[in-house]
Amino acid sequence: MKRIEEEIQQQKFTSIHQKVVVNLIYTANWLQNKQQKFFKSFGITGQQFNILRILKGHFPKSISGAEIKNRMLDRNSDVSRLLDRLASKNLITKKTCPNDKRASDVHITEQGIALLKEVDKYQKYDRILSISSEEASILSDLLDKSRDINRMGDPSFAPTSIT
Amino acid sequence: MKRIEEEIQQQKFTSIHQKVVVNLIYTANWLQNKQQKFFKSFGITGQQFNILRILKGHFPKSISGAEIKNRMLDRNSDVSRLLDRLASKNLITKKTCPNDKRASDVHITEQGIALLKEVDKYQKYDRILSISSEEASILSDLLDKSRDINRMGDPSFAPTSIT
DNA sequence: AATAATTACATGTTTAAACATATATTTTCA
DNA sequence: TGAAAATATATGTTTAAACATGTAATTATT
Repeated sequence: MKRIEEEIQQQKFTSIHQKVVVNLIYTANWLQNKQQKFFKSFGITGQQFNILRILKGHFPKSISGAEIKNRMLDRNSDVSRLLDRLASKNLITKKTCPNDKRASDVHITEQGIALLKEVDKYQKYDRILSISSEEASILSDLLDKSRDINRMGDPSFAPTSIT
Repeated sequence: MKRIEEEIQQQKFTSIHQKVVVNLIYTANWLQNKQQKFFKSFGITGQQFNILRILKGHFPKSISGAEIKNRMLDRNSDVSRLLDRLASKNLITKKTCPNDKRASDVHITEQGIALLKEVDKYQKYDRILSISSEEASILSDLLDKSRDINRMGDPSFAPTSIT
């Protein structure tokens, strides 16, 4: 097994906390680079897949761009233009919401559904990470805990002013 | 505590493995967005900080661009132009390696060292994630295991052809 | 030694991320 | 009600990521 020390050729860290931050970012990049290559063979990006999966979860209902943004893995996403790209590939449709003319009703197309089915056929999500179900469960819990800003006392990395 | 289900407003996953992949990417994005805001106040990006830290680890020796790339958290980085940007900020110097004229000797400047010191002053790396040392250690080990392609039998998400 | 293969890096180009700002609509509430 | 605040999305612009290709130097091969 290639531990993080070996992967980035750095033997010492100033603390285990620093090490796990490095490991988390490294591992996520590793994973996303793999996903990216995989999704590319279907003509989409990871972000686009993320949106399609969200839309499929609501199918046959449509949801707004803002709702999509709230469910995305990267909250900084430029949803507006991501939707444009998906629409130009005919994977989604977008029309103004009649009840709220600011918003748009976004809907996955048959073609979009078909693409997701195709992706699922080749991708066994269950096998991406080499860990058991028990380990996956512990890992997921630890990630949840890691983000819990109220769990430990006053993390100084938090936004400068907490009101 | 806001679990991943709550963060992305998705209550069910097809498997714990899918859930942990989502959680890993979400958490890494969350972390990187925080770091990005922090580093921005010093006029650098996370990638640029990563390079500076690598160079500091070798100070006062210089290392090549290829060696930097091997140590970066994102292996897809465009090291060549990242170094250009750092050089134009006078945080590093770059000159052709006399022993191997293809390569370059990259060196952190006093200004670069000073910037890292300044960053360290404000950033308590130990406090970014809200977990104890014991939890951090378990988390890091699980991340290492997750990447270990040889650990579990034949992950179908591996590169299409394994030779 | 001559040729082929590899390595280190640079660069051109397309696409997307990052950030700020604009616009239209809806909500709030004085 | 009517002005101010908030919301949903679009868009302009700058910067960086992604990908392919190019070039010079080095190493390997026969």
